[in-house]
Amino acid sequence: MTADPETPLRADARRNRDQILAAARVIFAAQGAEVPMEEIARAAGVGVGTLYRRFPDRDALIRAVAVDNFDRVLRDAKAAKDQESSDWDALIRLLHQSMELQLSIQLAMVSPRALAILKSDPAIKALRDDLLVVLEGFVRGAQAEGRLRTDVGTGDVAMLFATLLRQMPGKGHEVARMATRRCIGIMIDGLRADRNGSLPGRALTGADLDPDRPPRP
Amino acid sequence: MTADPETPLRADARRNRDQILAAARVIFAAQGAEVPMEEIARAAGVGVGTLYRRFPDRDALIRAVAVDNFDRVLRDAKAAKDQESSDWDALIRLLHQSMELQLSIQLAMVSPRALAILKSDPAIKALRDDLLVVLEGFVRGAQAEGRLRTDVGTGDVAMLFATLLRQMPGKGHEVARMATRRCIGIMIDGLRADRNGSLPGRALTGADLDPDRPPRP
Amino acid sequence: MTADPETPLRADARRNRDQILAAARVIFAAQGAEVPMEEIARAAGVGVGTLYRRFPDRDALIRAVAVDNFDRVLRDAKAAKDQESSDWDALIRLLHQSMELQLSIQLAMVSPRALAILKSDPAIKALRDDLLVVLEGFVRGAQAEGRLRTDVGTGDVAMLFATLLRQMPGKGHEVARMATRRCIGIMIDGLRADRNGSLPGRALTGADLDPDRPPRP
Amino acid sequence: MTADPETPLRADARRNRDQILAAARVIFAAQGAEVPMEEIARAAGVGVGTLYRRFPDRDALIRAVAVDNFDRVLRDAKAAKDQESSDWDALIRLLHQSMELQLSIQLAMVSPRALAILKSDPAIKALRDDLLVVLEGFVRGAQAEGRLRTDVGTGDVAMLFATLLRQMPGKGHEVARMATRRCIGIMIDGLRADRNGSLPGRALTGADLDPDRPPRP
DNA sequence: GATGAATGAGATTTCATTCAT
DNA sequence: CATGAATGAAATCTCATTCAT
Repeated sequence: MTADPETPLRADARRNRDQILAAARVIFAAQGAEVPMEEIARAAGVGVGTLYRRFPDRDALIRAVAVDNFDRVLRDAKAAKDQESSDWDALIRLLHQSMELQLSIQLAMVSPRALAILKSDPAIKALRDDLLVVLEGFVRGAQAEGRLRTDVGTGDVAMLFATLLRQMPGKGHEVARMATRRCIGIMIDGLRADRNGSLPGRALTGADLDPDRPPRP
Repeated sequence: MTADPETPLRADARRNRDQILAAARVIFAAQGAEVPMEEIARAAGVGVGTLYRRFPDRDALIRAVAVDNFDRVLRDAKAAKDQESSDWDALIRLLHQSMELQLSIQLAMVSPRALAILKSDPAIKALRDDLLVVLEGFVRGAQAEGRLRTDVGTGDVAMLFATLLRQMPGKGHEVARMATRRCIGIMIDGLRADRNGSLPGRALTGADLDPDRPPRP
Repeated sequence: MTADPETPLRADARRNRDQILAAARVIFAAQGAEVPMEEIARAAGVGVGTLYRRFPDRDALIRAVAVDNFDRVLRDAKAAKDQESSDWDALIRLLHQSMELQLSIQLAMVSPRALAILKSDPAIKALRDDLLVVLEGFVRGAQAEGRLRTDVGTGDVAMLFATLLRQMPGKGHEVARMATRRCIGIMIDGLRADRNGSLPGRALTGADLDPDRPPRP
Repeated sequence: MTADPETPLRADARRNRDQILAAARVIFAAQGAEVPMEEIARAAGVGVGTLYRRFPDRDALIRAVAVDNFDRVLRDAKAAKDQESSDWDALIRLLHQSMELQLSIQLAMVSPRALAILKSDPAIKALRDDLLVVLEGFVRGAQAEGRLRTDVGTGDVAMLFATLLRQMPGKGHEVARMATRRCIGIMIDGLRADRNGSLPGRALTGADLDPDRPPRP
């Protein structure tokens, strides 16, 4: 057995894996997570067999795409933290940029099929938690800066974030892109500190979003 | 044959049709539009044969669900207009209420499959246009009232509307419901008139959302 | 849900089920348990879909064939008991007849795949146990009659039985049939009471054959 | 190219070949002849590529395993002839010992696939014929010695032989081993000379077992 | 030579739709 | 009319074999 899951792939295998992931990303974004595996293989320029060698079944592929994606968002979040001068700015940038980055794949996440898969994956949960920690920092910081209303929690922001990542499917790219930017703009305006106190319910925390934890009203 | 396609259905046939529609609505919302027809039939308590007698194929069912749904929203919109004292209030109410009403089925509309179907259906297009007309009235009116920022158009509002209708799938109902209400709240705050002028691009019109018209930057 | 697994099948469905079972029986006997499902369906004169509606997967089909088969042997055993005047005669008849009956399907049981499946099926285990009980009666009785050597147990006889049911595959039918009958004859001669005491080990019991019980030396 | 197909293999190549053969032997015995080539390669501790370099396809591997196996039996038979004092004793020893030797691989031969392959292989046919010649000597000799009933032929004995080589799959090793020894014992008892005349049909000859010759009743 | 990656034909299984009961 | 069985096209997945590293 060559067992060790960390064994680095051979150069060509690596290349194929990456191509498959990239193709899946694009196709999932465009057509949802139910496309025939064959189509993904074709788009990646490999045979189905290769696809199945790398990802034993569709679920594995969905998971891999999701991990890859969360990873990117997390990297963006960290970059925003490092490069922006305030937490509010970092938060705004992240809201804008992640859309940029993905504009897409999360769409796939809308698929109930995909959802079910992802909820049970520890790697994804870990990434998600990491992301929530960073986000928490932004929210606390921006509130301290007096720029973010204090009646929202990390959960609220994550929700906006998530909502936006599901993008208007169909429609020409230009309009879609503009629409998204404007939606974000409106949301950001809604988040500004002077709105304090007008929201129903209580601030949602990161924990509220954990699919495992039972809901606490 | 009694020719007229409008011949009202016999009572039991009517009942079946309604049950199927109701079941499809729930299942599409929960699991997307790709569920096996058999499952829908089972949930409706009828045989597949019956389902197919009422709706010649899956597309017809999707269309019917969509029409039914648009119809409800439109009725809500009209009720809001009649019962609220200002356009702004009607708009707010609609944003809240439609979520209430559907919280759901639009989710299904995320499916690229469904999208394609709906784009080509004249009945749906008609309903959509009716809805946009009403919405247009709200937007213009609320802007005239000085309550809605003037740099948004009907298209922007429709987009927010649409975005919200895709709701956080999974998660306990309570949190989901609260999250949705808070997102709407944040958006509404972002829509208030004092935010004028901070949005990128131009105000989107209802026409911008027409899937057929070529995009105009 | 029409749930009740005992709901009798509709006439046509029943007919199809039987045809499938009969076809599988013949084909498994002739070619082993790995033949394409399509081939079985074709032989049964139905589409693959029908086959899969009746038997959700290959394992289920193998199980059903095995149950059907054990059932026949058990019926034969009971008939032998009723119609023969001594236990020895009943035993001899069963050894001969079961070959007659099956000459075949047990062959399939040689497949390790099939084996694994069958070991875990309670219905099959129950039939097997029933059969062992009847056999036990024969063995005890024939020993009491002074016709069966006393140093063999039910397990030994079952083994002979099982061994013979795996018949010479290939070879023209005539030779195969004759060979089997002669093998049985030789075995029967080896079982006669005057051979007492020349066997190694201890008499095997029915329990020794239970795939679940740990072996006792 | 060093042309001569008999060119002895390099030491490491030889070792690989042997490992593959040994692994195939074990796996075929345990799981039949349909296991994935990859699994055999893994068990042999080599890559599939290596396996395919040594044996151009699955058939070649099956053939090689069969040849190897027949070879062992033939060697055993000759040893028995040399070392035992009578033909009856040699025959008995061979019946016992071959089980010892193989206990197994013949099991694989039950596969119709394997059967078809072997029937057409001249090397195997040659070995088989050699074996039948030796066996014929035993049978004639033991009959002359008055120890083997005269109503059996070489074919009958070969059949018993073959039947026994298909061993009770599943079940703990101990019971399997004991069961086999006891079955052989019973058969041997059935073969003893004093049973003369009770068998149906006619004595089967070695020729009756030739898969090519048309059957003669 | 050895390795394990890639390929693609074929097997398994699902499900939309039709049709006999 | 309602039902659920049958069909077969299409999807998923496996594995024998070839070939680049």
